[in-house]
Amino acid sequence: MSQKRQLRMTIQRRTILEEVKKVTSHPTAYDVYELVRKRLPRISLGTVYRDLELLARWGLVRRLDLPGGPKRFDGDTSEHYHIRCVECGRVDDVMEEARSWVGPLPSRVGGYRVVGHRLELLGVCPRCQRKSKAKG
Amino acid sequence: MSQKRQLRMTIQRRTILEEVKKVTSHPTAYDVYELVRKRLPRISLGTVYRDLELLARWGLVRRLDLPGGPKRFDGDTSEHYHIRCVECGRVDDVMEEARSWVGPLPSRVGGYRVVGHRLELLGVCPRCQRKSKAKG
DNA sequence: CTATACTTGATAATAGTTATCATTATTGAA
DNA sequence: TTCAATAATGATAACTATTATCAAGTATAG
Repeated sequence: MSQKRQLRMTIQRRTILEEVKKVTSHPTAYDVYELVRKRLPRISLGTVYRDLELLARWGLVRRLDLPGGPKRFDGDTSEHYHIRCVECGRVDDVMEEARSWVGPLPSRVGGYRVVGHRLELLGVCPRCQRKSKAKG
Repeated sequence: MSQKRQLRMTIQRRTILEEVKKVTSHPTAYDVYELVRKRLPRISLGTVYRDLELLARWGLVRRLDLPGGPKRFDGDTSEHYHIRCVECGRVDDVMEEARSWVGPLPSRVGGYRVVGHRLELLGVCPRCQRKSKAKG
């Protein structure tokens, strides 16, 4: 009856996925565009946005919707927190066993049904620490 | 020696501040613009952006830089968490004693010097709960 | 093959925000 | 109280990140 919408793993999508998985730098859509363009010079930025969104929907990449900056993408889809450098915007994974940092949350808060939480650490990355130490 | 830059609390700034303090709805810059315009019809949107930024810098309002949406402003500058409706984007204060939900964080994580954290709860607001119940 | 559905690249459009700049307003010194 | 210096405003342009549109290209099933 209803023909299921058949989505395709095209060269573009495969390449985007590979490039995102290859790096640990949480690239923005534009970063990904630049990486992929080395292999597919004719790809368009719109395609990268469109396909990253799809890949995230399929659960193949994770979309990091951090405040104050463009969206970033993460090839590591396992649950983990992130830390962001307040000086340069760089984002890194928190490797520590961090689950315990947030205690159990109530299932209802002020009339809301709680469905999740976001914890983001803010810090100064090693590079920026050196930079500000150098400057005095 | 260095003449201190003298900043002024103009009618525009005072009015913006008053309107933000008056509501609890965490308005966006545009929301504030619409509120203030009722009292100062000739104010420009650019001024609202500019002055909200300044007021935030002076610590008179709080800027909420939530992911996935425009910045919002909060006249309540005391430390508190927020909960955001995943369906309609509405933001409310978490009134509960929430400090305990996040345990003590390490001062260093993966080379970073940790300077803070952001916790945002995600939920479904009362209105959207009713809406989805009505729809079945 | 060929009809259909899906995808792409190019490009326009949009949202949110910041920058520019001539004009206006405020301040403080003379 | 005038005058020069400084700061703020309103209008608008520019910009960044993103989404939408659409004709043309490509895969897939029959």
